[in-house]
Amino acid sequence: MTESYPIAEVVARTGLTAHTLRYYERAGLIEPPAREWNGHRRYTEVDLGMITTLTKLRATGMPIEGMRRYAALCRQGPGNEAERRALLLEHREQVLSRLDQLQADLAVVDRKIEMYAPVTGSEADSGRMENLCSGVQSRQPFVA
Amino acid sequence: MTESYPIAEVVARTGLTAHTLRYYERAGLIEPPAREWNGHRRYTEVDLGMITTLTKLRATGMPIEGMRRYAALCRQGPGNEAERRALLLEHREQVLSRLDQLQADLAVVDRKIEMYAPVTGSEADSGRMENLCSGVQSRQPFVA
DNA sequence: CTTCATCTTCGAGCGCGCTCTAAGTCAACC
DNA sequence: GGTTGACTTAGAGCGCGCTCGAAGATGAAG
Repeated sequence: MTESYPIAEVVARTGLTAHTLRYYERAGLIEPPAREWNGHRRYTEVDLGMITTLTKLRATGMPIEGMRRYAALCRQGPGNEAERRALLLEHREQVLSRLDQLQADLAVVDRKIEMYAPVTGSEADSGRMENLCSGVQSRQPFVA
Repeated sequence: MTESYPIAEVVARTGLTAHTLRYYERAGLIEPPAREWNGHRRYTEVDLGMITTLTKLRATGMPIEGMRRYAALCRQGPGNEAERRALLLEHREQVLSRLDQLQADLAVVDRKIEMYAPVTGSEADSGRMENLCSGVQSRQPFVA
């Protein structure tokens, strides 16, 4: 009665490849799904949900080992919600600090970009006074 | 007259290892620096600046090949500022979209965390009505 | 019956970005 | 003189996360 899907469907829905799905299974990230009589995998909606969650963790940079731990907790069943939550919270903190660092580093790149900015006459026609360098101080675009 | 620094100093200032610095040099990311009579590298302040810039590009996820291209433009000298700027701008766009994606994915993780949240009695004592599940709909913490 | 498509397993291979090893040179210190 | 420590080189190795190849089973279509 409950719906189940062949691997091709999971590929279509998750964006993972069949190879990667099988790799995740080998790696202990996802439950070995049920099989058809011919050996073909049948993924349930629950499997799908787990896989989707895992891809989010992966997309936010969680290493395989962390995903494995989280998956193990889920497989254990009810009773360890605090642990699952702690794991996710710690990951979240790491992602947030990566985001902060990333934005800081990007800001430096932005300044570099400004240095290279064409000398746009902010009023009237451009091309006048080509090397005035008055807007931004410390313009030294020729070294890096 | 101009200051110059041994590799250890560059290590201390940039956080890169000596191995990595030499690797970057081999990879064409940084100019082979001047040498002392005994063969030891002497990095100039200009070198330092370039290296620092490159680390920012790296930190924001630019692959080695992109850094190599940027470095090559810088080494070419004046006249290609537009190209350098274009390269950095494209990188910037990529970083921004990665940031967006990252935040979106993190938001999903956040929802997961909320699902696992301990049932904090938002008023009075906690522990009452343990499985009411009224605050957040679609609470199904036992599957993933 | 042949071909094509979809799946299976097992295990090897790869791309990236370092990271490390081994062997050598030189200067300084005890 | 011997040892320590900072540097040099060329090249091998590694960790991660896939990614792919080869060979085989099964089912449907022509």
